[in-house]
Amino acid sequence: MTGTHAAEGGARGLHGSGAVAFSTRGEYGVRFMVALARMDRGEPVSLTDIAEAEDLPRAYLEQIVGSLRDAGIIDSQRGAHGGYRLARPANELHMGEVLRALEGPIVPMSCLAEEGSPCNRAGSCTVAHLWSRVRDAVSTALDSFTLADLAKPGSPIAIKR
Amino acid sequence: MTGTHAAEGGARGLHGSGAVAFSTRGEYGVRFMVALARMDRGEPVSLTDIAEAEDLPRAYLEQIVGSLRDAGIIDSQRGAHGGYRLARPANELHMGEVLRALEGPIVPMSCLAEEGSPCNRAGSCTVAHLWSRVRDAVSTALDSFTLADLAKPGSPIAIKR
DNA sequence: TCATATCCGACAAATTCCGTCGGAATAACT
DNA sequence: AGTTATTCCGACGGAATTTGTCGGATATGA
Repeated sequence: MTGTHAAEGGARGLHGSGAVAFSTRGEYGVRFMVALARMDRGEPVSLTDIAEAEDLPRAYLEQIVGSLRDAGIIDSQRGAHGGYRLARPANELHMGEVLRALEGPIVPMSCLAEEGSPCNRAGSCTVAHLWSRVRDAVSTALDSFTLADLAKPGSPIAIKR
Repeated sequence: MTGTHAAEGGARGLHGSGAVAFSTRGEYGVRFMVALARMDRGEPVSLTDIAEAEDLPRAYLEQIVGSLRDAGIIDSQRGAHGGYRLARPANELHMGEVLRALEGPIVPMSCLAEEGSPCNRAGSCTVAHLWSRVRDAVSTALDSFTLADLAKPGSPIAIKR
């Protein structure tokens, strides 16, 4: 029996810093969207304005925002007085769509990806049920928020369930 | 390796390969646990046996299994005829506990971590609701499975809800 | 034409992931 | 005691991913 086992209650020895983590792409991208939803007055909002307001690295954000544009979530206008606008009203945009645009598909384990070899151990894989349940739970949780829910500051949360 | 996937249909330009992903630690660790639950006959099962059965890199698995031991999920016995045993019956072990031992805490965004600076933008952060909802959803999904659910091959799934 | 923006590809530093390696400690069996 | 089987532990290294930066090309309005 081990022995060591210093304090109970908490696991020691971290590897990374946490599981099921979104990267800064997801964080910055969502913050961008919330800021855009708040600042949008009909005129396009420039990246520089949002980057400053949210204190995010401008050039990096630019890259991230490209994914949102490609996904059709925001519209862009180039040139002077250009910038970004929501492609749809904030209350029609579910956060699952945003997050899938920013990070890839929600795939807790590689064997759920649609590409290549679908886990040669096909038959006996009861474990796949676990991962797919997790995936569905995350999708549902993300889609239970619209951008409008996050853009309204005071509201406690709109729980739709 | 991606394989690029010429066809249309979805978002282009992948960054990583997917979000909300568990690492191989989670995958290998869970496979280890399932294998152990199936092979356990009272005698301890050696790491080599399981690594071969599941075709996993032995030395790496050893490292991973250490986390499970530290968390009190499995017991180990050293020396000849040593090996690992479940510390508790499989139906009393929820997968959330296993995954938290393998990967760190379930933290979709760093501002939810208990350590250090809790996101200086404290006040206006409606976004935190989103992340905490995701975290809870993942925890619930994981804990809806016990190891016994995964170790039984035939069973469709025990949906408790 | 000039100022302001988005757009785009290449590059680089830092970090994390995925293992390997070489032993040291422990226990059973002869 | 010696041998063998096994966990335990720390260090190391390569590969991949993340997190940006930079320089310019392109578009648009004044």
